[in-house]
Amino acid sequence: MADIHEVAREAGVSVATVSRVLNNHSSVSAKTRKKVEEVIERLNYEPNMLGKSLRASRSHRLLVLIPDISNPFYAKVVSGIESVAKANHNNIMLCTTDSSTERELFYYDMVKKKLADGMITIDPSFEFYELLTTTNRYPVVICGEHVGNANAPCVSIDNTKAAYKAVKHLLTIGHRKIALVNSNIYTAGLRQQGYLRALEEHGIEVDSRWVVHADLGFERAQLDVRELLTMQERPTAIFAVSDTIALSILKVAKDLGLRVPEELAVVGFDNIDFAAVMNPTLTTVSQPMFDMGRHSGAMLLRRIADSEAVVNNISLDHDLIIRESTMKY
Amino acid sequence: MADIHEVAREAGVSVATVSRVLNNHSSVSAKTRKKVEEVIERLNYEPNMLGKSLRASRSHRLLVLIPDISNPFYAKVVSGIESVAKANHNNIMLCTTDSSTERELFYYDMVKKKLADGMITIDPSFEFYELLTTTNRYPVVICGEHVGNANAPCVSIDNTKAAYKAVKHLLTIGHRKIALVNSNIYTAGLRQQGYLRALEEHGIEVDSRWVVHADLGFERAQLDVRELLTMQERPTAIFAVSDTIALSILKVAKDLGLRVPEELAVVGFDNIDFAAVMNPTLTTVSQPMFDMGRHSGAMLLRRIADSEAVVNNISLDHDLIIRESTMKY
DNA sequence: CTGAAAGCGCTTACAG
DNA sequence: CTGAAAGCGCTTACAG
Repeated sequence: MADIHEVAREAGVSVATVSRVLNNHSSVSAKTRKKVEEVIERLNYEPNMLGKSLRASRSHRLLVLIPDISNPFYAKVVSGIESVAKANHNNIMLCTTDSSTERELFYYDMVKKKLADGMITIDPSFEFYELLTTTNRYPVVICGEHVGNANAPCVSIDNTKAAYKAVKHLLTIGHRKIALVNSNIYTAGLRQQGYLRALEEHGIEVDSRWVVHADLGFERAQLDVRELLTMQERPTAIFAVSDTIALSILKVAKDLGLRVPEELAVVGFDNIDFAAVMNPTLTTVSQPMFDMGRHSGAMLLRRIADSEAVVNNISLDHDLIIRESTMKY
Repeated sequence: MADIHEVAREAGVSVATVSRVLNNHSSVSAKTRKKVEEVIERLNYEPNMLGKSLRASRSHRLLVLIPDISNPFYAKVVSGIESVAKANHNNIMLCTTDSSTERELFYYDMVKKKLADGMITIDPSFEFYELLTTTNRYPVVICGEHVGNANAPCVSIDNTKAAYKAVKHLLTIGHRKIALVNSNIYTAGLRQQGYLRALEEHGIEVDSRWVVHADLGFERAQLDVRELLTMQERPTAIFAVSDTIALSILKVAKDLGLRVPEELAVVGFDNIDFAAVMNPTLTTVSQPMFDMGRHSGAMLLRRIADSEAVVNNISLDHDLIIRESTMKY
């Protein structure tokens, strides 16, 4: 393939001029620019990013790690990151991890080796989270989670409190048999604490059969929750730690002929767009997904620009959005 | 972060020696090696891949594009690629595209810009496939698909013939009402041709209600095929272009109380491991997944090593594996 | 408006 | 066994 020298020779200019054309410097005369552009076109020249990045000590590439591409929650957060990345002329490389620590470490290595300037990891696996909070020395932001002593800044809401409010709401409208459908993300533990605290306050003992786990994928989750709803003594309300799970519950309830909210109340988490258009509409904890993304992106860029920058954890507000799936009956 | 010069200074050697230690050259004395390794450790030095790759004009990084991380078919193919990549000291970067052409182009750009040496795209989207077969000039191998005039070498089986044999088998054991559950991959068209040819040979008209599409994901596919099995005049046999779909059909049939193969015969495609352990076991077209991966990897490496290398398309053998899901009754 | 030259972080042929 | 130096493909301060 042609390199910048070949383009320069072919166009009868210096490589400096070719570089200026490539980077849209205004100083280049229209005539020279045209000539160079023609040669670039003719030779199918593509700038070598290795050279460019090495020279600049910046790749302007940010890694964004998500467990699963199809979850609307992640999509929203990513679009928030994208907005600030674009505004600052950075590219995002979306990396799906399937929550595999091995894959997370592979991408982390890309940052260490300067193939990317930094990374934002959304809902990292437990092991990766631990690693980041202890030994990290690279530009990394953790999004969705937040525990003290982190060695990487975190962007999140107060998950325990949010879960507490959700369950408290169910208790307030009269439920006693409240199940928790949890998932395998790091926040799960915090949300479970909120659930337990609310029940405890009301002197309710936890029925361990009603604390179950489900996949975050909409379809797989349906299989996971079916069992809970076909138990002989089933709960009258469910708090699910993700809207994808909550929507799956609504679907299964419909399949089983269970009326929501009359026979089963459901609260989700995230407030993805679907939550408002379902029938019934879904009560849920609203996470500021786009803003979580925006803050994560901004914090990461600040860290990249200045490795000494003090970047504090950010805790964003959340809301409990009450909709039809928990209307009093 | 420390660079190679800092390590050299700190260890009292030249950068050449540090480089030799990093690359395990045998010429370095044990004493020097030890001293350098200690400094590397102490400074947390990580070699900058941009410098290394630029110098070598090789990143030893291969992109592998797959639509969906969770399909066992792709996993098997990838492990085949991995085996040859590892043997040749190359790294694989797995890129999930969700069949989005935009994402495919993003990764293709990484190859153009030398951030990776080449790529293997498994089941590319229609648009990306077209682009590769016409204007491609980079090291790319297309895996799973194969059409004449490609500008990138292809590794595949004879999809039309395989589909023909699968449907022929259903006809032979007496079926007339045979549905096709297709998918949105590029091969789908070829497999449909095989289906149509077999029916035509037997003078059977195609019932368009019985030619449907389904997602390749196991759970989503269940939703897609349910309709087909609850029609008032339903088919007695189904040919599915992927095992994930076929397994979904078995699952839905079970839910609906349909006996397989007595009331419904099912043929899949791929021969993923699950196919042999289902109950009933699944009749399917066996694709040599691991070998497809191996060949793809080897072809790509050959192309990378020598851009002029003549790399021919490879058509691998397939087999129709007859199991319980189509046993004569 | 344009060019010559230094330098980003590496590796390797050459010399000793 | 080790070092000085050239060069991978870029960009940019400096000079004109």
